Amino acid sequence: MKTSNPKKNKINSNEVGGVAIKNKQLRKSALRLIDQSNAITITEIAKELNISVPKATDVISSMVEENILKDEGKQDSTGGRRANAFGLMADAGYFLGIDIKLHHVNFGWMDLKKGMVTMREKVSYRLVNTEEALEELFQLIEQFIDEHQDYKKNLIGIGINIPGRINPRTGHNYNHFNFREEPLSEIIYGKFGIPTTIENDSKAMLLGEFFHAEASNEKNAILINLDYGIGMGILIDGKIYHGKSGFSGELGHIPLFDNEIICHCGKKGCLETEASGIALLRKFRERIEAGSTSLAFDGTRTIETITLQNIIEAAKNEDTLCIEMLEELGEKLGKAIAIVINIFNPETVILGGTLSDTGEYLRFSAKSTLNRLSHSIVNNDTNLKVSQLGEKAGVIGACLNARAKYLFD
Amino acid sequence: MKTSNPKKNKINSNEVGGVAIKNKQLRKSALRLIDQSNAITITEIAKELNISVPKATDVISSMVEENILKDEGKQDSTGGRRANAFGLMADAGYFLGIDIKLHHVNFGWMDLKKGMVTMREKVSYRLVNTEEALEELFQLIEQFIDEHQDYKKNLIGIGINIPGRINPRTGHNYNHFNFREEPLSEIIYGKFGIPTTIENDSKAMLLGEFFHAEASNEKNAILINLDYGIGMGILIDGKIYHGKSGFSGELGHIPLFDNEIICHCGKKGCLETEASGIALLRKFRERIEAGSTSLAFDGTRTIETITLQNIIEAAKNEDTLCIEMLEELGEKLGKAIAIVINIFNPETVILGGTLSDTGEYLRFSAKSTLNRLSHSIVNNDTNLKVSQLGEKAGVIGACLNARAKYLFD
DNA sequence: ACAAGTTTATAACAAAAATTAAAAACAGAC
DNA sequence: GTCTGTTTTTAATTTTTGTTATAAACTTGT
Repeated sequence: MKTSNPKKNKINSNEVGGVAIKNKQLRKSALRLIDQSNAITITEIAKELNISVPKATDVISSMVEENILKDEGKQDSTGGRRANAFGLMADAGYFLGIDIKLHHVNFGWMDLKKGMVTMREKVSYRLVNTEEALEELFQLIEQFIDEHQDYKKNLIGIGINIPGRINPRTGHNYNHFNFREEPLSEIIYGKFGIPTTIENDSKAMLLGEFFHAEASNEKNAILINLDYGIGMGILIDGKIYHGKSGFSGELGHIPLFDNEIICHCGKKGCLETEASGIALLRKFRERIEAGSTSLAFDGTRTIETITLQNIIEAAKNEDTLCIEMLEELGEKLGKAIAIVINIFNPETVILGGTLSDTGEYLRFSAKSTLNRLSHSIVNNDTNLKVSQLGEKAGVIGACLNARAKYLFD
Repeated sequence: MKTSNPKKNKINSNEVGGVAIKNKQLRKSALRLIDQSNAITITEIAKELNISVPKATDVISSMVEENILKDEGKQDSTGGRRANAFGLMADAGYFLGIDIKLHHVNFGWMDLKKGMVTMREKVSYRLVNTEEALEELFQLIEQFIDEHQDYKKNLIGIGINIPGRINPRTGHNYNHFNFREEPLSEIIYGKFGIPTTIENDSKAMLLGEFFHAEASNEKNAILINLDYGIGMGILIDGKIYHGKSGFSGELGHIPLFDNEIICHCGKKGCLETEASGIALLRKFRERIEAGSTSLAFDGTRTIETITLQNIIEAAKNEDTLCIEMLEELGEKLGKAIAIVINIFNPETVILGGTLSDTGEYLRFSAKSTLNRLSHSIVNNDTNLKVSQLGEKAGVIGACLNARAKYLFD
C-alpha cells in the first residue's frame, strides 16, 4: 500500500507551507515600502503592513543577514529614542539595462538602490530581424558586460527594451527576433543565465522618466516617444499598461489626417505620416528641393544621407528652417495630445525620445494647439513637460524592469 | 502624571488591534472570491487566500452567522467527501440604483447576489443644474423607494449615475448639482441616511455591461455611450479608470474633424459635432429641409420637436434616411474607435447608449471604417459588440457600485 | 545635570493561526 | 455490500504571531 497522505513524504514535494508563502509576500511588501522611501524604520513597516513590531523585526533582520538590506544608522529623533533606519544595500547586486533602438543601442548598469553606476549611450547598431543582427547584439552585450567585471560578478538581472509590439508577460516580440521559437527574453536567459525582462522601448522610457531618482507619486501619466516613429507609454495606477496583447500605445498609427501618404504600416493618414521623425525628414527634403536653405544641409552631405540627428543639431544651433519644421510638427502632435488628454486625464504628459532633445520648440507649439483644441478644464489638469533624461530614460527603464522582477516578483 | 501608555485607556481610543484589521481584510478577500464564483468551498478559500482550513472555516462561519453568507449544500464530489459550498445570501440586503440621464431617470433594485429584482425605465425627468431639479429628483427617488417597502427595509446602499465629470472618490460633480457645498453623494446620504456612491453614467454603464450576470473575465475593455453626447467608460485591469480628476473618457470632445461647427463645449471639430445624437438631429433637420422624406417626420410633429427617439424608432422600422444617417454616423465613429483601439488594445469595445438600440447598422459601418483605418493585427485583437443590456446597463452599474462599496470597501 | 515624557527595542507572555492527526463522508471497484 | 482511495471536516497539537511589559535611548525643560 502506498502512503495516502501527501504530507508524509515531503522530500520530493515542492509544496511550501502557508507561512513560508506569507513570509515571502511580507518580504516583497516590505521591500516595496523600503524602495518607496529611501530608508525606513521597523515601526513604520509594522504600521504600514499591519504586522507586529517583533514580526517586522524578523522580516528586516533576515534581509539584513542576507545582505539585501543595510542598517543605515539612527534616524533623527521624533521626541524619543531614535529609531534605526534600514535601506537597500546598493552593491548587493547590479542590473544590466539594454536599450535597443533602430540605429543604436544604449547600455547601463544600475545598483540595487536605483543608482546608475555606468552608462554607454549610442553604441552603433542596426536593428533588423535577422539571425546575424541578433548575433551582433549578443556580441555587443558580451563586450559591455566583460568591460565591467565587478558588476558582472554581481549581475542579478537583465532588462531589454526593443521597439515594436511586445508581450512582457510571455516575452514575445511581434516585430523583431521572432524567427526562433523561444521568446527573446528566454534566448538571452539561455545565453547569459541571468533572468531577463523584455519591454517595449517607449514603455520602458516611461518607467525611466517616472521612477528614477526618487519614488514618483504620479499614478497616471503618459510618455510620448518621438523618434523616427511615434510611440506612447501609458502609466495607470502606477503601473505600465499593456493592453490585451501588449499592443497598447500605438499612437503613431492613429488615423488623424486625410492625406494620401502611405505609412509603413500600410494605412493612410497615420499620425506618423505627419508628425514623426520620418515625416520630418521627408518634409525637410521637400523643403530643400523647393529651394530652402538650412544648416543641416551644408554641402557636406547629400540630401539622401541627412539624418534626424542632423536636423536636431541644426535646430539646436537655431536653424530657422528646422525650428519652423519642429514647430509645425509640434502643432500636429498637439492634436494627438489633445486626444490623449481627453481620453486619459493624466497628471503629466512627457515628450521624450530623440526629437524631444530639441528643447521647448515642440512643447510650446504643442501646448498652443492643445489650448485651441481642448477644453481648459481638461488641459490645465495636465502638465506637459519635456524629458529631462533624454536618451538615458530607456536604459534606466530597462534596469528598473529587471530590478522590479528581482525585488518584487 | 498622565498615563504614558496609550494602550492603557482603550475606551476613548478608536484604534483597533492588528488582528481585527487583518480579519476584516480576510473577510473582504473572501467575499471577493465568493462574488467571482457563484459559490465556493472552505478548502478553495483556504487555498486562494493562503490561509489554513480552520481559519477559513472561521471567516466563513462568522459571515454565515451574520446572514451575509448561506450554506448552499453539498457540491458535486471530486472523488472524496463532498464539500459544503457557501454563497451570498441574496435577500440579506438590497441596493438602489438611480441612473440619471438628460431627459429621464432609470431606477432599479438589486439583491446581494447581483440579481435585478425590480426595474423602472425612462421615468420622465429633465436634468438641469438647479435646486428645483434636485428637489424633483428627491421626490422621484422617495416615491420609487416607497413603492417597495420590502426592499426599503433592507436598503443598504444607493448608487447614482449622472452625466458629466465626476470624481467618485470625493463625490464631487463638476457639471450638475454643484451649487451646494456638499457633494451630491453626501446630500443623498444626508437625505436618506444610506451610504451613497456616485459615478459618471458612461462609466457605470461599462460596469453594468461587464459585471452583471456572471463574473466577467474581461480585464481591459471599453464602452462607448452613444446618446445626445458621446461618453466612454474605460475598464483597466478589471477596474474603472477615472484619471487624475475623474475627467477620463471624454471621447465626445476629441478634436477629430476640421469643421466649423461649434460644440457645446465651446471648441470646434469635436467628435460630438459629427457623430453624436445631437449631430444626428442636426443633420436630420438639414436633410429634411433639403427635401428628404422620413418616417420620423410624418407630419405629426414639427421639425423642431423631433427627438432622437423618433429617429431611432424610424430606423428600427427600416426608414431609409435614418438608416443611411446612422451608417454615416457609424463611419465617423469608426475613426474614433480606431484611435481608441490603437491606444488601448482592449479585449472588447461595446457600443452602448440610446443610439446602440438601433442594432447592427452602427456596428457594421464602424467596423468597416475600422478595417480601413487600422492595422488588422490590432483590429482583430478586439471584439466590437453592441450592448445587449441597453437602457438597463446604467442602473445595473449603479447598483454594482453601491454593492461594491458595501461588500469590498 | 537630572527628572519627565516619548519613542524604540527587546523579552515574556498570551493569543491566534498553521500544522498534523483523526474522523467522517463519499465514489468507484470488486 | 464492503473495501480502498480521496476529500472534507473537526479536533489536538505545535508553531507563529501579536500583545503586553520592561528596558534602553533620546529630547526637552527645569
